[in-house]
Amino acid sequence: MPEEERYEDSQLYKIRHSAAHVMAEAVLERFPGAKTAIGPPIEDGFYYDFDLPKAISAEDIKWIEKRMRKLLSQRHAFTRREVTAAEARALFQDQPFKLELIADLLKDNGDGAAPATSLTVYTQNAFTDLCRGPHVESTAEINPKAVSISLRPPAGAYWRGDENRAQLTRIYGSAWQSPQELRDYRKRLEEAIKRDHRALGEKLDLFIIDAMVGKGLPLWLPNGAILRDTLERWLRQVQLDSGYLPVVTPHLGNIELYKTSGHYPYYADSQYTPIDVDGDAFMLRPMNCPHHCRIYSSQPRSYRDLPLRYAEFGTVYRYEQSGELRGLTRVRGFTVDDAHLFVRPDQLQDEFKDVVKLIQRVFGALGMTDFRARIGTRDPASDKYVGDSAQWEAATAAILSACDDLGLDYHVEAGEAAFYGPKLDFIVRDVLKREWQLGTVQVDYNLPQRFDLDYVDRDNTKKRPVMIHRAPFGSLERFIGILIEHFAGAFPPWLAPQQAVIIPIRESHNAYAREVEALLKGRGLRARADLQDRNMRSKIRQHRAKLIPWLLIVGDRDIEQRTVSVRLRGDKDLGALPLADFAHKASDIIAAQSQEIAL
RNA sequence: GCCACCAUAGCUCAAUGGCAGAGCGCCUGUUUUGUAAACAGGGGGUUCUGGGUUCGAAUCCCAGUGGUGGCUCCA
Repeated sequence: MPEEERYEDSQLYKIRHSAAHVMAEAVLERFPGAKTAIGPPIEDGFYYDFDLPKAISAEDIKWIEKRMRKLLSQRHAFTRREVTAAEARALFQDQPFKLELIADLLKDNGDGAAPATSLTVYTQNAFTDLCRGPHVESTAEINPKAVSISLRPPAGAYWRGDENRAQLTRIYGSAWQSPQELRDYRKRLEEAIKRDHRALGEKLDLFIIDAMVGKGLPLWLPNGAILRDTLERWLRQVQLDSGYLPVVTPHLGNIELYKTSGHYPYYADSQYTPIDVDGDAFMLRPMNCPHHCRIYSSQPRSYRDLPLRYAEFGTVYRYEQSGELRGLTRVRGFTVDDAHLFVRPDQLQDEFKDVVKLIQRVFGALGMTDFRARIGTRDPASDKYVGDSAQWEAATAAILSACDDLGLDYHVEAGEAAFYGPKLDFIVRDVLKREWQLGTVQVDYNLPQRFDLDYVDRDNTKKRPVMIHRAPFGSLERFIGILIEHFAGAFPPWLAPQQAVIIPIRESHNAYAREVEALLKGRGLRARADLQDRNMRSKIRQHRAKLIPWLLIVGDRDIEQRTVSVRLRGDKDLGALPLADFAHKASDIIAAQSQEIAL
């Protein structure tokens, strides 16, 4: 089997990269004196960052897009040229960002790659850009009708991603090989927007975010609370069965707790101002681990007591920049399905593996197979970490070997560790392809030391336990946000806030509808008879829109034969089913947490 | 936090300096329906908030608040 072509080598990549240059040419025509930064291809398209002399308007975008199409249709050749450093500096003397890039390319930046000895520039028509390439031979290879620059509004972006540096205007574009592909992409975007958990949250009455309560502080409506509560109860039971012990701790803590833990300095940017309580400073907790450490140290521990696994759905509060808040996926108060495992060093490997298996089980049960596993290790060049190197190495080795043993498909990223230890994260993408970290497992030698945790070992000496921090969902808020999009709001029955709605055909069928409701409720189903005074067809329409898995229509025939006429979410009409059969089969589907709704 | 854009009825939206509207939802009445919207009537507005320009502002300007897209940081 031939190896899959890398995106960087593909024709599409060249098209997008070249389209970015053509867009830059059009932008410079519209905004003479604009400074160009960088313009790479990205997934589905490209962008280019500019420092513009004035704000860009919708009219400007239209003009640029039109001009760009024109330029593309003029079959301009892309010509590559090697230049010396001096030539490059002369060529881009009015372009400060390019000059900075040139300077960087010429110096040894310590990444092992040799500094460049010569630079390449590409020219098409009247535009020349410092660029490694590759590009198309000519704009004739780009179909002007397969290019669009108005799919995303222009955005602010910092030069080199540094908020202390120049704020640039980023213009996004999308480019494909054929107009049909562009149409398909537009279609996919539209579909994705419909699945957005914020839109579905409103449509299905799951949650609201209320300005008076505060940004980033979601309020769970009954439907959302049922969903959340169902997930919590399930995971709580799984954890009890796996040897976890429940604990409950308060949302506030004396600041000494966080000074001891080390969170106070390291989390300064994301903590709220301390609250004065009788002269002592208290903090809304950004983390649950310090509280759990104090539970551990509340009594002497023997090596026989370990591992101790303290679990709590612990709500934490973190200050997030207002521009970063987003629906349920980025909030200021959230509940972590947290647990802290206090283990002996000889237990670390097995405990870590069990945690990973638990997370795999959680994701698997929900059909969430599309995630990437990332092992975040320390960036040796950074000083943002605590603990000594030997501990970091031990922890990293433990994670790597556990993941290897499990055959987990992971990749390692330096610099992605927590400040106290390396970690394994499960990362998924939302409908708009943004990545979010969900489940996480972290190995920590540091907190046990800071809280002076110990146990008496077999040889009657005091030893230091190792901690594992872990959260399969990560946070209930974010996880459910992603889950809503994963199912597009069509939850499997065990999670559906409302599982069955009984719709009487005429008012004279209300009594039977109530009877069916009572019977199903007795079986533990979330069922409701809709006795409103309106016609059956409009009720079907309404409940269909709410994505109820089972609609049960009842009329004379059903009363006579003690059946319900089942209509599945989607469009399938199963016809009449004996009531007892329905109750039995539906209960089975719910108990099995099946994602099928067909009976 | 920063840059850009946006904010009209519960929801989706219309009204381009001159009487603030429609559809759906809601309420009332009529209708009693076998699988995606019965009919009629009614209620519903500080056009996000505050200031300014103007004879006159939903509309133009300024500030604030909230939202959207993006940047940096993170579950």
